[in-house]
Amino acid sequence: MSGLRARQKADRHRRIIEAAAALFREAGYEGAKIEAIAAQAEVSIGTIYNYYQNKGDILGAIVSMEVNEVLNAGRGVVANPPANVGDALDTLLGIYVEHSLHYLSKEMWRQAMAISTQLPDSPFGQAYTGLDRALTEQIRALVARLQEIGLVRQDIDGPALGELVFNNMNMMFIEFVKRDEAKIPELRAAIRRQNRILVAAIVVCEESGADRRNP
Amino acid sequence: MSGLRARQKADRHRRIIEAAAALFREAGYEGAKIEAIAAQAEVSIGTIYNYYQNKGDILGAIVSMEVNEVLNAGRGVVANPPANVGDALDTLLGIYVEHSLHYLSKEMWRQAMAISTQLPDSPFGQAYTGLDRALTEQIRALVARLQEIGLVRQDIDGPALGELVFNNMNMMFIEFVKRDEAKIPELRAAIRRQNRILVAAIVVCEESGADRRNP
DNA sequence: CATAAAAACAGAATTGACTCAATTTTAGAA
DNA sequence: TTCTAAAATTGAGTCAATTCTGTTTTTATG
Repeated sequence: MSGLRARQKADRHRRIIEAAAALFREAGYEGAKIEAIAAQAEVSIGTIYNYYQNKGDILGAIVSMEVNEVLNAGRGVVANPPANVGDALDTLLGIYVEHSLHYLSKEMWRQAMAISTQLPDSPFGQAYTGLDRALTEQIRALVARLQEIGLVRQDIDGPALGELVFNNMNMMFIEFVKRDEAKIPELRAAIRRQNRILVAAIVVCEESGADRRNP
Repeated sequence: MSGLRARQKADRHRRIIEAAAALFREAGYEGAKIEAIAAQAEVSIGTIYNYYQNKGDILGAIVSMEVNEVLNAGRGVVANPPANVGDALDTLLGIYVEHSLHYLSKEMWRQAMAISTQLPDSPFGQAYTGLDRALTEQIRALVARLQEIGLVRQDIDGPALGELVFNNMNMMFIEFVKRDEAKIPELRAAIRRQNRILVAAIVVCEESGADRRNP
């Protein structure tokens, strides 16, 4: 039966995450001292380290929630993509980008990304890599879907294309969170500009206005 | 005249970098304590912080040397590219990738990348962003060169293409340094696979073996 | 309802990056 | 040479993440 211990545990987890999320937002990642998180969550420092291996893992738990929501939202687009390759990509990547600052500030993203490269084998590092892979797979799924529908040429290497699209978006996103003054619409426009090259290459000929056989 | 003070300064810089490089390699970035670096360089802790704002900046100085060498090696390829789009890209990116572990271990790269996203406004963060931009520009220069020669279609958005190629390579490189068991040849092959999609899209029709009109 | 084992907790102690006030060294004027 | 201001060096001290060790709470069992 769900004993007292399990309930207390879940409750403490929640309190720690909530306290951390609030403090990260208020004071930034570095500014949020473990001592303060412990105090706000009404647990001791030792208890926090019993639940999470290090400060980064706490942030990791928050990032996970955010990315999982995004993945969920993306499923709809993959199941029912716009009838145009450029728009399909733009819609999916748009969802990723627009959701990205819901729970996480740019500063939190920077920290999360930093930790995931710094400690790729920590629980968070592995989780983050898993999330990246899941996003890549979702883009690949979209590409496969577009090939099925007949909007993307069959002879294109779908998985490679999906990874290329993800890598490019991700790198642009990294640069985006590194510059505090960068705005989401600019980011989307830049990604679209680059994807246009790909779209022209992979689209079945009749579709794209830019590439008709008889101009 | 080059006074005593200037000479001593240069000498101390050199000693600090050499000590740090040795210790980073031996003990890893975290494992190399500032105290140990100071001892090995025969300066005090305070002096190190007089020369570099923080531990990351010391690593930054080493990364800079590495990337500048790579940029230098790349200039030759841009000036005189192989007469085939796929090979031209592969040669340039190959130089980047093959040089990458000369002075820096994967662990050092991980730390460097992490710091550059964590503190994008620190001296190192800005320098790192500058290096990335320089690499992007070099790829763009190659693309422009290939357009001049007539190997790449004129109507392609060269700068966007260059950035796309760089972003993809860089992201693959990040994943590469995150997995200790990943090997350079695999990395190159994966990058080639993705670039193949692009090459097919941008090449002037007569060139590519994969795309002849009469098979 | 006692009780021993297991799990979780608390917070003092440790560790290591970084700061800062005091001291030493250098450059150059008198 | 001697003196002074500027520049550089030093290392003990500070601060915050993480570890460690005893204590407390929960669970399962007789």
